[in-house]
Amino acid sequence: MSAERPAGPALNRDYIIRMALGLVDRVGIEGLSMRELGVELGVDPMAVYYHLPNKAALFDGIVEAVYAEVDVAPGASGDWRELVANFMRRLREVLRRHPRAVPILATRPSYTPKSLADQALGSLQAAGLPPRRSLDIVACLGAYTIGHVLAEVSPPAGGETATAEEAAEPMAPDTFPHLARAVAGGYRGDEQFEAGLRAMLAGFTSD
Amino acid sequence: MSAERPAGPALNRDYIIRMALGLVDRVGIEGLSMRELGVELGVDPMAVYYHLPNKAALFDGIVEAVYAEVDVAPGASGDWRELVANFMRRLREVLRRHPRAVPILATRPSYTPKSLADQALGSLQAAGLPPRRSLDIVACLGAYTIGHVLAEVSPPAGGETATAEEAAEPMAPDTFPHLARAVAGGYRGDEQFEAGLRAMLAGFTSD
DNA sequence: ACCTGAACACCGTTCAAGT
DNA sequence: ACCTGAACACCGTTCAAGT
Repeated sequence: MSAERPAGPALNRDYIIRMALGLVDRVGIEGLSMRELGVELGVDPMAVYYHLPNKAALFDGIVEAVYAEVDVAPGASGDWRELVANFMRRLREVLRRHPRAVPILATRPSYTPKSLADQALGSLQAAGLPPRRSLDIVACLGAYTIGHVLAEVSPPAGGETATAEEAAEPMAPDTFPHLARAVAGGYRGDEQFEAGLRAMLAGFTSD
Repeated sequence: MSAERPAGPALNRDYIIRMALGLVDRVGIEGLSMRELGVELGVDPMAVYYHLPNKAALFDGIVEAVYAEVDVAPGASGDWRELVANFMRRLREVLRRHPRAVPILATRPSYTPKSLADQALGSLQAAGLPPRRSLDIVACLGAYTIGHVLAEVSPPAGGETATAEEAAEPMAPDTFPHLARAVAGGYRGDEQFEAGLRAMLAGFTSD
């Protein structure tokens, strides 16, 4: 996470990517430009192009960097249900540490999540589940987890233009009556995520 | 879907948005610029600003337009489980008709999905489910559906730079052994989506 | 009311040049 | 090997002007 300037040459790929992720965390995706990144690095903006071919590669690097924070406990043992559930909880935690980067991850496919999926798949197949069924479970729970985080980190409807008042207000009961009633108790992201996670897992278990 | 030129003035908000969605469908989000849209409309690019305040509003309009295609059967009756499942299937269908627009929908919150959620919530509460539980079910199944579609419409890992050969190849078995085995039977998006949908629904039912 | 077109402050990327 | 800086072809948006 900390980004120390390398010893020899001023720049390298990893350092650039960590700084870029930091920039996204602070100012959002819109704020990340090659030129602004140059300022951040204290270097001519074009210097980055010596280490990375283009901005797309920079995004790919950011995706990698975030997923790399998901260190699934290596020798974890126990019921496969708990293993998968903990994996998804860990994934959610990491994504929520980089809310403004989540749209990139959700949108730009990368090899790193495949690697994570492969590990998770390994646990399930080791527990005796057939390959195709393991894939369904990992893919569907992964889709749910990312979808849920995406909804959580999205700015409130109405956009940046919405007044702070509107955002603070609970919800107009006349426009969305059922939603208003359901949300009256306040938003409970953690409990809701757990509810869905357990539901899907239970459903996959008892077939 | 069809975009007929309005009779009186050359432009109006709806026509502009329908054309913009068509442009996104054809050339992707990157290809949608205010200037290119102007060309598409056969009009000075700046004319759009008379009808929409900025590009963000254009995106919001696109999100609305896509969600508007989700016409949940109004008087549908039956088991609430089937109602919700059909709603999610319908949502998935519509999103898959606009693959290149999905990243926008997944990323830019809007009021339209809230309206859809409110309808779905109404069915569940009418069926006797408590408000908070209804919300969990709709929110979690919605998150799952969007997450699943997002994974389906994402371009293959390796990006546009990947050669056609790489994309065609099944999967390197040495890098992701478990994934390779699980995916050997080919990708079955529909069955996988159904599996996850039924699993989560079953899990929410038998508590 | 509705559209045009010049202008401004930005972009990403290329490429020759510097050290 | 590594970084600089000018240049090119784009952007979104503002605003005065046209009809």
